[in-house]
Amino acid sequence: MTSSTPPISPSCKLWMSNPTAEGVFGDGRWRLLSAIREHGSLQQACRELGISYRKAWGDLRKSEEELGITFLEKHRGGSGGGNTSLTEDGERWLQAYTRFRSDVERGLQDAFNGHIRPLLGEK
Amino acid sequence: MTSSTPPISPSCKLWMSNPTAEGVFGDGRWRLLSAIREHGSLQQACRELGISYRKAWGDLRKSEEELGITFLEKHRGGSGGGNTSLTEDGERWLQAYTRFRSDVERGLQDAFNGHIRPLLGEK
DNA sequence: CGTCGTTATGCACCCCAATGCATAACGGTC
DNA sequence: GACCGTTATGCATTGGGGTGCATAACGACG
Repeated sequence: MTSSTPPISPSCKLWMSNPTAEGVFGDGRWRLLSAIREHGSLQQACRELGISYRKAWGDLRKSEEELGITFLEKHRGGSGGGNTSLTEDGERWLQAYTRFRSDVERGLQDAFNGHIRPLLGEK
Repeated sequence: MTSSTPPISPSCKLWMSNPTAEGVFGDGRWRLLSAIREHGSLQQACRELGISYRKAWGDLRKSEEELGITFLEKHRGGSGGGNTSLTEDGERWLQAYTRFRSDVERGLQDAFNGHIRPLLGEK
């Protein structure tokens, strides 16, 4: 054990597109869905993630419109001012994307260990 | 064969970092190395890729400095005005990253087919 | 009904990464 | 030794995504 793991690590950003729109859904909006699910409101989710409500709102709107899937149930007014939760479709989508991303991440690490790390080992 | 493959596809952007610098090397610089290898000059590579020489030059400089690896051999003056080619290390690095990226891309497609595509099939 | 915090939306502004000059050094070729 | 196209580098400009208001509608609850 003379050498620790090299202090260099890979990252990736994922998204998907259809022919008419680039970036129909990706990591950013996935994080949003996840935070909404956890906190029950878009406002709170944004605060948590440190992004502007203005943008988040527009992004999610676009995704729903471009994918033709409704994954949010929004309510305004009422006790607490309102709330947002995931629909059945939204829940399914979130879980599928989570597994999707997890798999890719694993592959990323493997590929890094297999191809890049050897190069750094003995310089 | 009533339905063709859904016209939605995944993409990813890769890069790697060390604790002191985010984005030590990634897809952009990889494309640069590849184009330099093909065209023999940084200038030409930039024209081909449609990015500014100014930025490309600075980026590659940073990578070499932050990774502590010299993958370019630059020559100015001479017939043709000058040229840039890959060192041995540069060549190795390029090939390793190419395989690395190829593996990740394959994993990406698999994960997409495995987790996302089923969701789109029957909506 | 007034209050409160949310969803909803337009618009002005801002920040910074990328671009675009400008300029210099270099060295084969003719 | 003039010319040409490249590498090399500082600095001014910009373009567009993100932020920051401002404002309205909403509705349960006290």
